[in-house]
Amino acid sequence: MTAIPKAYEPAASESKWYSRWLESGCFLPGSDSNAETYSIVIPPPNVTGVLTMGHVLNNTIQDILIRRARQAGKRALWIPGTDHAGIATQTKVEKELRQEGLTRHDLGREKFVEKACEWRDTHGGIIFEQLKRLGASCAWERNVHTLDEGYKNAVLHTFVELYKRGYIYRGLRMVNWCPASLTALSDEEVIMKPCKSHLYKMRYEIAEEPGQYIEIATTRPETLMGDTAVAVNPEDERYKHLVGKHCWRPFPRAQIPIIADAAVEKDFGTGALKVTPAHDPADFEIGKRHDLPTIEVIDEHGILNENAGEDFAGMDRAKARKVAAKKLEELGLLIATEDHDNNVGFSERADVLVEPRLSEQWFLRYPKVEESKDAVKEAMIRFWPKRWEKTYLHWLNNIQDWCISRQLWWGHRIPVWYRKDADRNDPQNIHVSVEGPTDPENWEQDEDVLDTWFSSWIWPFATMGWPNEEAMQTHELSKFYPTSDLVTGPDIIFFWVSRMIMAGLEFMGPEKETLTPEDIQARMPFKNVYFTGIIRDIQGRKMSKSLGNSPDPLDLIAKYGADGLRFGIMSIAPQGQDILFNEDCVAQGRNFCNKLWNACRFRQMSGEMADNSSIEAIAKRMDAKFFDEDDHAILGQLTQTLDAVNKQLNEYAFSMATQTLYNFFWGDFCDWYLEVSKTKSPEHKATSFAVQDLVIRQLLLMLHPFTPFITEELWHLLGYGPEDSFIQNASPGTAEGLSTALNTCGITLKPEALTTVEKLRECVSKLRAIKAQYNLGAKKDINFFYTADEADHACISAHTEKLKSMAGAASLTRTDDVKEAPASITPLGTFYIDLASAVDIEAEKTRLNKELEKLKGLILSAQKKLENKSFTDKAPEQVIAGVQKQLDENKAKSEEIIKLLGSFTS
RNA sequence: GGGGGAUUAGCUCAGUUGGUUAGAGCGCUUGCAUGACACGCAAGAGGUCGUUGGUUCGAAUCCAAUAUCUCCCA
Repeated sequence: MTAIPKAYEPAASESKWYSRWLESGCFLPGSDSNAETYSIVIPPPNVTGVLTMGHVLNNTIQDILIRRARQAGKRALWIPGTDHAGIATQTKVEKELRQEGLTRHDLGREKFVEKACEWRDTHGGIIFEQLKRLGASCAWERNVHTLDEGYKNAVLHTFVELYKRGYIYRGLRMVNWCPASLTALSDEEVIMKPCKSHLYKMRYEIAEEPGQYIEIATTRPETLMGDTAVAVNPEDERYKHLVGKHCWRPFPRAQIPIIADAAVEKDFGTGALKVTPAHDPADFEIGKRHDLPTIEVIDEHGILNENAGEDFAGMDRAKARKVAAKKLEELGLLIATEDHDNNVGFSERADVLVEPRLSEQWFLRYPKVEESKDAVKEAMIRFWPKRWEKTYLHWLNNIQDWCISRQLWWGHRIPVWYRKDADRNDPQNIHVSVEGPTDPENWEQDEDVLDTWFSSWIWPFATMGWPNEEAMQTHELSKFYPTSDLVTGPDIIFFWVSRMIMAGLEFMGPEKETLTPEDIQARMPFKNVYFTGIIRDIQGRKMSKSLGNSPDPLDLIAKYGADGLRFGIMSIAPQGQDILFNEDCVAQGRNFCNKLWNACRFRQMSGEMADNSSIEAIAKRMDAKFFDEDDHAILGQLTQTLDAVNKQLNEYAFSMATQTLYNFFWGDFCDWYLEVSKTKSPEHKATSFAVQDLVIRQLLLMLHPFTPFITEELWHLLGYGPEDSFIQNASPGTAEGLSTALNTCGITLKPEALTTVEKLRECVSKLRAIKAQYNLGAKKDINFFYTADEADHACISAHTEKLKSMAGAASLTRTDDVKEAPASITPLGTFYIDLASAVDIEAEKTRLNKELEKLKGLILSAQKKLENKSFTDKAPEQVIAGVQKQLDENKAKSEEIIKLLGSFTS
């Protein structure tokens, strides 16, 4: 046994234990095939990403769950991995190329992908090292990346299967186009932001009635060159006479028809809508219904092209808006420019205005939508907190086909080949397979890659080897799927959670049109989804690089230790509420660890360590006849804590569990039990040490999922486990289990001891308070007198040493009557300080009167309650008894005060 | 426009089916080197639980309005 240093030094301990854990392979699921399994798949971070506070929260929770499962003896598997983050990574690589004056096209596809791989391999994987610093106990040997060979095949297989099953199709559609990344985006990747824009009101001349005009309102005058109609609502009386006629589009000047379409809102603007089928989704639909021509005037970069006329060609869309408005004004066609608030789509990654653009893309009609709803509605998959179910169901109820193709080179290239120089609309000329055609020289592959989310929606089973039979065997998919818990943020409920559910239901069983509840149960990817809050700064802003308001978790670890960071963040993470992060909580976590360290250090310093190898070994060191109320109480509180923490963790109430542990350890164990144990007589010491050892043992076990490093360190320092075994191999167990173990060793806990201890504690607190009031706080030689009934007197006598030591008293003497002395009414009688002559009688009277007033209020409200017949008839007995007890106590106290006041003669 | 969430001490937040005197940490005030811990110990100040109604013997808690903030969807 080594002596414990004065302050806990996390750094050395953390690196030591992490490498020992890795060496031993203890993060891998054991081989006991009878054991229950438990599994989690990590939400794959971006391969080139670095650890954020969000990751800290999310992965600490996963680590708590997996470590707890391991302690419970389950075969626990936490699969780590990363995704390739198509747009983000490609953008970074292209940026690097630009510094060399190159574009990806200069390199060509093959070279570019090579370069991107290189870039990923040098910059990637940092996050794994960071997660290790945090203590994450992932099965690193099982690390998966979405572009790994096996995983890649799984992604392509998914595409091919869904294509065969009729869920995937290619079509010319209006999509969300990102002019910065030059790719289509899914609806989910578009962020709507409120913008201060303008509503331009302009007029087009009626061709058939020169001099007559139709007024049109638009927020986008820069697209008017692509207008191919003006539309009004068929019910709109104002315009009925114009439908079927034409008006003049001012530039390039051309006649366009005035049509009627129900999609036009009568009340918006002027009720007349300019129709630009190439640049607006709603207009596109109108165009299809009325067979309108489609004129593209904005190119893929957001620049106007030659169709817009020579005045506009080559101009950026933002500038074109101003120029178009000016031109309208010059032509006398602009009637008004009004301020207008609207919501405009921005691309999630590049944060630029998304341009609706007509293009050929691949779409997925989602499979198993109804079953996915049922899985959650029927609580086969449970959401924590439950309210996210609404968001999930709402999305599924309004689900739109998913645009899965991206115009990128970094990702999974779509496994579709077209016969060279042949009609692509003829199915004969399309080949879809994972391997590709056998005569590749006659085919050309689709240029696009798949959305990154298309690779991560199969994460729960593709990480376990699917669809390769052999790999599924070695990875034990049949044992670890469905996974147990998923921990993620609600911001990716659509991107990821719902899609994983659909993918699981579609693929984790034979192809089937509709599923039974049993099928759903067997196929669903996880049983519980815990949604974390979003970490914000103290002003409530999201943490972001650009704001610079996000602390680097590694700095925090260096400053406070990984355990401090983990405990701190868990203590402020309320269930499903956003978190305002403040470094103070990490300091508190660090302080907690240091307190734990010192409690153990104190135990080690106060007496020889003995056999701590098991609960029974420790219990055998206890002698029931040396048990006092404090021993009973602390062990009783320990059992309560065991059950409370188990219950809280079963309900994912992490911050509550930290609170429970904190209160028990700091409040009950350190502040009281350890302190009173200092006064124990020599023959009581051995038993008291055993009690301390037992409490510390169970505490370390309960704390281990939260603070793995320090608990492992102390576990070994105090000799709880053999050298070659880890704390993860022991379970904190339950209250019942502990009581039984104690019983068999001849210890039966007395629950009523807790009441006595509460009285003693309150009594001590009162004595300290009255000392402090008279500035005697630091003095230990105060003589107290007290009046008490026989029962209280007996209790005081039994605990005299304890009371004296804790309150800082030289003596406690029972007496009949004391006059003109400061007094305090405690649950064990009225205590007087003997300094009669020095007392400021007036001040003492004021103090007592103040207390009396407060008591009077309490007495009155209790009396009123008890006199109320409805209350006594209807309230539960316990509540009535409680009020009665409170009333009696307060009455006694107030009588005591009145007596004290009477004792002041002046 | 639709939906979710929040509103409790100076700050950040607990408060689990309504029930005994509404709690914690930080901060603040005062005192303290006490058989481990100043990353500590002790004592204390500080709250009309956003507002208004309602249900109830009883409301921070349930219901309805309302205000403010926030998120998501359209």
